[in-house]
Amino acid sequence: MPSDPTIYDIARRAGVGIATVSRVLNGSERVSPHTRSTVQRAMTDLGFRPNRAARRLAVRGPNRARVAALMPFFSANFYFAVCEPLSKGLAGADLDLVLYNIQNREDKNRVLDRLVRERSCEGLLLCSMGIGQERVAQFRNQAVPIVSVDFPINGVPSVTVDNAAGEAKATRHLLRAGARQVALVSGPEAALAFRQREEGFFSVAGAAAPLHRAAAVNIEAGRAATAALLDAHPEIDGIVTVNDLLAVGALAEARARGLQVPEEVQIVGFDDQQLMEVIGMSTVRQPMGEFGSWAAASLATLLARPATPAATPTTVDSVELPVSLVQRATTRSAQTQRTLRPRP
Amino acid sequence: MPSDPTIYDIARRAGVGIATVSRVLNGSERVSPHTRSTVQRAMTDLGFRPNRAARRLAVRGPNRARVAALMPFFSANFYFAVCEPLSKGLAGADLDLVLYNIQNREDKNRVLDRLVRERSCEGLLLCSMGIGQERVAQFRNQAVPIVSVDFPINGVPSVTVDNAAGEAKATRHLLRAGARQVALVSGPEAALAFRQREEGFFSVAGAAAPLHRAAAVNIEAGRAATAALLDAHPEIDGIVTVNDLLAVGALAEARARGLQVPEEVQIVGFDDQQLMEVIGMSTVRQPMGEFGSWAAASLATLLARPATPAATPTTVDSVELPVSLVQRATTRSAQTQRTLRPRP
DNA sequence: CTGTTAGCGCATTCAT
DNA sequence: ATGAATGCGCTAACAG
Repeated sequence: MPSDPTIYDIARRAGVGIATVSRVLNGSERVSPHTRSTVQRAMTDLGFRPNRAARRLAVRGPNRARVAALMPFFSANFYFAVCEPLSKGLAGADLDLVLYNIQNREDKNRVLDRLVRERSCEGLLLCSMGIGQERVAQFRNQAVPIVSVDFPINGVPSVTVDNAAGEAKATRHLLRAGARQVALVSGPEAALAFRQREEGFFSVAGAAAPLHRAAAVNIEAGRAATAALLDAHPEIDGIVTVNDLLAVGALAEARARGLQVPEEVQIVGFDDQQLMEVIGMSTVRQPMGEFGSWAAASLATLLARPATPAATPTTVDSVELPVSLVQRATTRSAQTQRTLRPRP
Repeated sequence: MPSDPTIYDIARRAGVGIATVSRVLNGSERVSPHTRSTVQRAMTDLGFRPNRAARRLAVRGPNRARVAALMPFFSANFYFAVCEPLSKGLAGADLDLVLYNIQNREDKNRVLDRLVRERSCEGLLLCSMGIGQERVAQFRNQAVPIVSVDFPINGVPSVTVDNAAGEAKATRHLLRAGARQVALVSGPEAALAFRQREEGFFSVAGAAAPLHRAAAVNIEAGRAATAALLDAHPEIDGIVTVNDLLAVGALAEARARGLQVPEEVQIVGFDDQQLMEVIGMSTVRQPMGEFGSWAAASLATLLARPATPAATPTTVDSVELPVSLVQRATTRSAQTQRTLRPRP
């Protein structure tokens, strides 16, 4: 496989000097129209693409740092919610945001391999995914700071929430509001946050409580999971889920079966994503936006040039943000007996 | 302002050769522990950061093309919907996606200036925003292909929908379903798509129909706009909006006033974003995902190296995707008289 | 208008 | 184990 053509190649083919090629490349006026078109022709013929590394080296362009953000977009709202403040914050710190959509382990390894091999980023942001210590070491050796969002990683600063506590709180609420049999609609096993929420659920519901894992994080999957649960355990009167969309699916299924919500069955989501208020969904609110802004701020700190030589290396600490239960129309109030209708 | 320290600087300070510095930089085993720490010390002292352009030039790293995507995230769902397939498609074509959050004209010009000045991208994606012909020429001169999403631009391929036709269709439907007085809730004037939808609305509602522009694209703003409209024109019985979130706001306001929807007032949104089906919102569906995949595919084509030299320059054509009216619970059916209740 | 030359900062043989 | 020399592809004077 022949290497990419350089300005030398196109200069030769066009019968001119490399400076002339450089000139047309940079839109200089000091080139005769004829020469210019000849050169352009040679460029398109050879499929020439300037080597930006060479150019930036020559022009001593700013060494703008890039942060590679790896995210599995399995739950649209969550990732968008972190992306927005993230991109804003990074831009403010003069950092470029390169987005990588990671759908599975192969994707992740391929991208990470490339990142270290080609040294294509100066900062790394992992979202909802872990990496081994060898990986961490690789990046550390290259002085590429890492921050993690929604996933604790040894030796890497991260921003997380107490998923187990959040789900436990939700489950406890259902019970206090009179639920006799609670069940959990979870998501794909791969997600750590989901597993932690499962833990939280079982810690208060008891290990024997029914669980069903939806195949995906969307309404349809949530509905299917709920149907399976209800078929197997008709006595279920409380459904806690690991995600709002799954909760919406649960709500749809419950209604399709003629079950009154929250009178006959209560439902709780997780995230408090957009429109949950409109739908009246009770849910565990997670400060998704802060995930993004924390990540941006942390990366900015870590990537800041030491103002003065011999400055001590900067560090950032992991933080755990609080979650809160938002009670709306799909749950009853804790003090109320199930015979009352809490809805106004 | 002193320029960044290079390996020469740190070599001198550590009293070693640049090759040694390079070695510790790359984690080579062939360095004595003592020398290594000396060098590392010098590096942190000087705040050394390797110049990646130089490195990539030296190792002849792959010249992976990057596409800069500029988007104003004023409507979360829309942009996320295009981002997802976009990132997937680009990754498949071995292209990097660099995201720029553009909030206003200054942002846009600053980013575009940088992009051309530093030649920091090989492909450009404009979303919901226009640029002047001088700009187009700048990028063309640098052989940076441009594609546009949701905004027609002279001389650049774009993917759009017929906003006017879509909104006209929605408006017409309300009228046929018996609406006597329709009004429009629009969004910030800056967005072309919104202006086009306004046009479509007025083309069937008549120039005298009431209009109110919400300050932002969210539920609250939609609600406020609707309130203003209803206060000024109590006879309004049909509200068409330029966006689903605004429609949700309209719905909230209508209900707050005790107006029956769709019996007393019909409402239509635009986009058909996530959860609109659950909410039962009638809306004009726009194929947002296809916007993203079209952009990725087009950029991939435009940036593809000609397989064989002297290939003809590739081109892509603009496309206009179809929109369709999705009738749900916030509108009545066209054939029905307003005295009937279309809801099952 | 156009060709020649000299770096840009780093990795990499080669020597030592 | 370490240093000197060479080249990566391109831009920018400097000549002509």
